[in-house]
Amino acid sequence: MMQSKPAAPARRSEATRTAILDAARERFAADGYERATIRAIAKDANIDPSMVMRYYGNKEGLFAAAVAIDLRLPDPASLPRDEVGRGLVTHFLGLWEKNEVLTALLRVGATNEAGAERMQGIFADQLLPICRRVCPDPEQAPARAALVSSQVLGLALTRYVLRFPPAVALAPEEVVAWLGPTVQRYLTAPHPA
Amino acid sequence: MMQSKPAAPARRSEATRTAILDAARERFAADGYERATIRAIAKDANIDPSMVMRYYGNKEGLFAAAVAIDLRLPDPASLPRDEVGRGLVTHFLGLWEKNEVLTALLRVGATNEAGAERMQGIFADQLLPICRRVCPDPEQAPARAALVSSQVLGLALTRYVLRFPPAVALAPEEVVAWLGPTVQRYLTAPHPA
DNA sequence: TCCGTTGGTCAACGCTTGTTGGCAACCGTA
DNA sequence: TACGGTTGCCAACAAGCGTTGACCAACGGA
Repeated sequence: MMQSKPAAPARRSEATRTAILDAARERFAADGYERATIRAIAKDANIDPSMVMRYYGNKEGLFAAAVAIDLRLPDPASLPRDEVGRGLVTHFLGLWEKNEVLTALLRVGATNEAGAERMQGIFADQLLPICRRVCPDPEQAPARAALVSSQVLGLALTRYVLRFPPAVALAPEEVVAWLGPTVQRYLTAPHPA
Repeated sequence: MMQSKPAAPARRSEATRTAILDAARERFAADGYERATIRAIAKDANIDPSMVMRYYGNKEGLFAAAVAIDLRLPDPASLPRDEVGRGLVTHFLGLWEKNEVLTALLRVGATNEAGAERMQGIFADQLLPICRRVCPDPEQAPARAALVSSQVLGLALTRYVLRFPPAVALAPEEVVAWLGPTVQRYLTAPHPA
């Protein structure tokens, strides 16, 4: 018999499935795609490697399931127009500190084509619309969204992936104070050409 | 007999050695550390994998030799103080477009501890001194250098590694026009706290 | 001409990887 | 109690990896 809701049979194995996903996120974030082996992930989750295959098909499927994420970016209309930059930086910083999904995504995106496309999709689907509503000229929205990404992802890269000591040492408020105006300028300042 | 100059015996194998390094840079830049296999690099260079081992010891040695680089950053004293930002961005953009060494370094640094440390060293040794000479308060130099790195590496990440289409589409002059003032502010603007 | 050094190939090693199929234990239901 | 589906472990596979050592060909000074 078919369920009305397609994806919630409330299986007995739910605990194992989420244990696998948690371990996978941790390993992908720490090691990247290739070095995060299914065997290591399975050991972290205290199950047999073959279980990973049964529940997620193959390694790519596991990765896709582990990094499914909704950025939940704030509605720009809910902020004064000259505070959108600071608001976005604050929100991103919170996302990055909360869990390891974005670190995993960034680390894998740097070496794995599928990971890069996933990252591309997330920013195109979730950041670009915000830029469209906030930028002076909608035609410039993609370029401005790319600039915002470059600064936000650049900070994440130096702070959470490469771990440059002075980037790690920055207090969150400092990050917001420095990057907020930058992002604000990329969003709303007139084109500098 | 010892040579007076320790590192230039002008060997007959010089052509092979540089062919290996060129192939290695290309593969590391395209695939990252793990997927850039010695076998693939050797095939690109039209030699046997064992030659790579003989000339560079092991894979780590090959990587170290392939990404040895001097950024040759311009002397900040040679520019008007309010043009240092634009000057640095222009220089970095040139470095990145010229060859694949920095792309290789960035891609590997994202998944490989040794690569990350190498990158850390390069920026600490080559960018930090510049900041020290240009920042208002030398004590803030590390933090400001980290901010500059975050923006410069962030652009490289989105443009050359993740290849976000709008980041790839930006003309070099546009990149300088947008990022120059940002870097300038990170270097010389008063602390925003 | 001989012979040591150098440049290069070949075949194999031990190991790890993703992935598969078989089999035992458990569960809820009839 | 019997049974079909779920959950899990185990052993193994083929392929690919970094790395090694034996071996051959060409060079160059004596």
